[in-house]
Amino acid sequence: VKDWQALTQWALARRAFRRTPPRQQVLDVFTRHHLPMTAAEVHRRLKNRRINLASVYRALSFFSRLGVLTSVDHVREGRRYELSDAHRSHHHHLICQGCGTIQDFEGCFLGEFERRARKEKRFRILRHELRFFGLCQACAA
Amino acid sequence: VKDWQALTQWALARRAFRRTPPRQQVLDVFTRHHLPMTAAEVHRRLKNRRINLASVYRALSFFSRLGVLTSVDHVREGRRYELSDAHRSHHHHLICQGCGTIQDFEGCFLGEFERRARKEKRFRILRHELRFFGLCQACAA
DNA sequence: TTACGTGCAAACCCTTTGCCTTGTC
DNA sequence: GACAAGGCAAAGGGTTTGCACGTAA
Repeated sequence: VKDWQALTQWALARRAFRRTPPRQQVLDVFTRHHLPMTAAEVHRRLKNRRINLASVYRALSFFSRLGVLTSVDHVREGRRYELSDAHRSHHHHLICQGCGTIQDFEGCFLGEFERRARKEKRFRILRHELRFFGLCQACAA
Repeated sequence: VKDWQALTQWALARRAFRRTPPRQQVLDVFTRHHLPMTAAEVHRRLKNRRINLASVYRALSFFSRLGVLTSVDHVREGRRYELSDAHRSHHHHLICQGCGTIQDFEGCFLGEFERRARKEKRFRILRHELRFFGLCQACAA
């Protein structure tokens, strides 16, 4: 994202936006490191560590609203729990971006999933997120 | 999970565990409501609202260690950001349960995914998580 | 010059913990 | 009657916000 011009869309909606060292450097961190990072991690990697952590938070939400950054974890307000697979059937979740409700969805295949979601639940999928948890090479040894 | 007997495994490892109203009621909430809930949401749904929120937190981690409950969202320490798809290629993540590192993984099919993860990244998948984000029937209207 | 953005510090919210009491086994 | 578990309140850690100053445009 070297072209700040591309951000104009949102700039028009608001009055203007400014290209400042904190914002520039936060963006630099993301172009240098391709992995999801927390505010603290981004801050740790800034060229100029004098930049305030609060400014990093503000830059993150700034770029998120612009669509340049996305939050990997869209669940708000704390960790959520549910009964584990051992005590109920394996399933996934349909998370509504409108109202935030989470409903269960049984089954496990991707293409079929999207079809069934549309037909059975009338759920319109805008994007999906697939995560694997396990052990990397180093940790498995 | 009506049978507290099933929890004995862990009970043996530790000294013992007790069947108390707070734990019972927290579990009741999960058997009544099949959706991921935060501590606050669980608390809100307790029969007896006099039960302390801290006790709910303790019950949640208690049942998690027992394997009765699982945390839907395994990301620790705050929200993580990364460049959005518009600014880089579509990809998923491999999250190591050992060291917590997150590495990118290009591509998008489930079965093939697991094979490639094992071969290309030497990543041993223990479990996966698939999430869809979109609009439910009500919100799409 | 204007008003957006930053730094700083306090405020907030969710979660955890210490300590004493309660109540299960 | 022991000791695990709960209630209460304070502490902790991440995130947000108010305010005055600095600075990009």
